[in-house]
Amino acid sequence: MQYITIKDIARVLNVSVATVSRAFNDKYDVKKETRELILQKAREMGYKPNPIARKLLQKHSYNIGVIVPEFINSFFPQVIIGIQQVFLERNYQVIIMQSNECAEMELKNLISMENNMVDGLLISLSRETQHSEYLEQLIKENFPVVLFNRVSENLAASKVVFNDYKWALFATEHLIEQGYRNIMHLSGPLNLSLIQDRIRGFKKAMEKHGLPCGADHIVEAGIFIEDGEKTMERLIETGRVPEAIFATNDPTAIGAMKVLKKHGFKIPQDVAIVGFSNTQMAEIVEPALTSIEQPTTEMGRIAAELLLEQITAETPPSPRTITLEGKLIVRESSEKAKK
Amino acid sequence: MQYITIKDIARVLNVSVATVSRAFNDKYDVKKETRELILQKAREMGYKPNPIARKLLQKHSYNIGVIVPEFINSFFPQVIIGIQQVFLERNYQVIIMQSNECAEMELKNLISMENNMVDGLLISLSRETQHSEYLEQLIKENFPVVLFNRVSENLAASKVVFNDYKWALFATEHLIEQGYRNIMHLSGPLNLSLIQDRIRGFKKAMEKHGLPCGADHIVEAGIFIEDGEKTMERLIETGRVPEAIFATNDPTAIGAMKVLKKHGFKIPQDVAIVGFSNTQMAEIVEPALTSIEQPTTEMGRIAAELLLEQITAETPPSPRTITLEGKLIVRESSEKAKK
DNA sequence: TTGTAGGCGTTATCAC
DNA sequence: GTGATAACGCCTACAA
Repeated sequence: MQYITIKDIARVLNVSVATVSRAFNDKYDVKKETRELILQKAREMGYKPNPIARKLLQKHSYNIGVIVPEFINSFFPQVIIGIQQVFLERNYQVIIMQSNECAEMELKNLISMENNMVDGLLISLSRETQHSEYLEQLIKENFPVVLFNRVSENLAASKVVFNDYKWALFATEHLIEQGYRNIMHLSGPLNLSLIQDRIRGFKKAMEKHGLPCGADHIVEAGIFIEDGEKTMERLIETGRVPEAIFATNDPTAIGAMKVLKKHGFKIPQDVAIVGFSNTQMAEIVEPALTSIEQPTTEMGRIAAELLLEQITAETPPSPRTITLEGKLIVRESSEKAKK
Repeated sequence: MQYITIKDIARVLNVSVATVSRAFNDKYDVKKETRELILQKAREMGYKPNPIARKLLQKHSYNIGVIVPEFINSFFPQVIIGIQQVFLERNYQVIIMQSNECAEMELKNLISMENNMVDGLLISLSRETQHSEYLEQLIKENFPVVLFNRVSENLAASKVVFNDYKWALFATEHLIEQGYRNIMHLSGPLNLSLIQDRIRGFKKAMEKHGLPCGADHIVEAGIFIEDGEKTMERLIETGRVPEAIFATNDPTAIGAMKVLKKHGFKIPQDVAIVGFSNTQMAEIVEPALTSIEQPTTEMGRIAAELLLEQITAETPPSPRTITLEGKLIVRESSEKAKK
C-alpha cells in the first residue's frame, strides 16, 4: 500500500506543495481553476490526506476514549449510549476499549489511548484496580479525565457515581417493610467502592431496624449470573437459606433465583429477592424481579458533559463529583411475607 | 499542557537529539552513563515520547479497529471477546466503535478508524447499510478488512458468517417434528442478508413438509425485546396467533413470550416458541427457550485470525468466507404438541 | 495568487 | 560513541 502525498500531486501538476495543501484547506486563497485542477487530480490519483502528519501539527484529535471493565452485562453499553449522544453532535468520535476487569489490560488501554492522542478520557475502573499510578499521573498533568461508576477516592478527577449507599439501604428496607427479617446480602467484588457502599447501605438498614447483620449475612458472590448460581448452590448445600436476599446486582439475583427454583424453593414465598440495576432481565425472569433502577444512559451523558467542560475550558476546572439517584421498582419477587 | 520533547532533554543535557533518541531505542550504542543520565533526566522532566511523530516514520500502529452495530444484545460483546483473545497476545490494541445501526455513523466510524491508522478492520455492517462505497474503496486498496456476521455480498473481503439458512431450517423442522403445523416466523430487519437467510431456511423447512408458508406466515419484527412485544401485541389484536413461532433471535422470541403470557397464552401448550442465538436469557425465561446456539466468541477469534493473516502477509491473500455451524438447544418452550 | 522554507517530534544515515 | 542532518507528510509565515 503506497500512499499518495501532496508532493506527488504537486510534482504531477507542476505546482508547489503549498498550493496543493491550500487547495484542500479552503481558508486560503487559491485560484479557482487551480484548486479544481488539484482536487480533480487528487481524486484521480486516489489521494488521501495523512491524518497522522496533520495531527503532528494540530493539537487535538477530536477523539474521546472510553474504558470499561466489560460489556457482557448491559450496564456499560447503556452508559456508552449516553456518552455517544453527547459527543456525536459535537463531532467527536468515541473510541471504546475494554479492560476485561484486569488492571494490566486497563493500563495497556490507558497507554494506548494516550498514544492515540484522545482529547479526553472516560473511565470506569476494573475490578482489580486498586490504584493506578499511570492514571493518577495523567490527571496530575491536567489531562481531561472523568471517572464514572467504578471510581477511586484517591484520584483527583471529576466523577459521576450512583448513590449506591442510599439505594442499597432503600432496597433492604423494602424487604424489611415487606415483613422479612432474616435477610442476606449477596455482594460483589469487595474492593470496588460501589460494592462497599451497597454493603454499607445494607448494614445500615439492618441495624436501623434492629435486625441481625453479622458476617454470615453478607456473602461475596460476584456480578454475573454464574456467580449468583454458584453462591446459592453453596448456601443451599450448607443449609444457610435466608428468608430474603438483597443481591448486589440483577445478574447475581437472577443466578440465585435460578438455583433456588431448581431446588424447589418458591419465590417470594420461601425466599424473597431484590436486585440492583433494573436490567431488562428483571422483567423477564419469573417471578419478575424487584430492583433498583439506575439512570445508566444519563450517567453517560453527564460524564460526557463534565469531560467536555474540561476539554474546552481555558483553565482546568476543579474536580466535581456528581451523585445520581435511582428508583425502586417493585415486582413480584419481593411480595409481602405471609404471616 | 506543554509537551516535553527530546529536543528539550538534549538542550538541557548538552547532547544531540540523536543521542537522546538512541538512549530510548536501545538497538544503538550509547555509552551506559550517558544513557542513564538521559533516561534519568527524561523521567525527571516528565518526558513522554510522542507516538504520533513516531507513527509518521513507521508504518503501522498496532491498533485494530472493530465496528459493530450495537452492543445492547450480548451477541457482539461476545464476539469482541474472541477478537480480543487473539489480538492481545499479539500485542495489538483493539479499538471498538459502534455504528448504532446507522449507516452515516458507520461511515464516520470508518473514516475515523482510518484516520487513527488502524492496521486492520473488523466490521459487522449496520442494519441500514445497503452499500458502503467507502468500505469498498478501502478493500480495493488492499486495506486489511474482515467482515463478520453482518456481511454484504458485494464486498470482496474475507468474511466469517454463521450458517443461518441451515440452522433456521433445523429450528423450523424441530417445531414441525414436535407436531406443530401453523408456524409463523418473526423476522428481523429485512435488508440484512443473515435475516434473509433465516427466512429462506424457514420457508424451505415449511415447503419441504408441505406446510403453508405464505406472506402472512412471515412477519417483520426486529431484533430487540420491544420488537417482539409490539409485534405479538399486533398479532393478538388481529387474531393471528399461530400454534408455534420461530423467532429471528432470542430477544424477539422473549418479547413475544412476554406478551403471550400476559394475555394468558400457555407456552408451549398454546404457542410453542424457538429462538435463535442462545443468549443467557433463554435459560432464564420461563419456560426456558429452545434456541440455536451460535459460536459467538469463536466467530470473533476466527475473524481475528483471518485479519491477522492479511496484515502480516506479504501479498494480499485472496478473500475467504468461513461459515460456522451451530447447535439446537432444546428446552421447554418447544415441547411436543398435545394431540 | 503562488512559491520558498521552516517546523511539528521522531528516527535513521551519514560522517567524525 | 556521538553529532549533524535528512527524512516522514503536512501546514503556514513570509516573500515574491
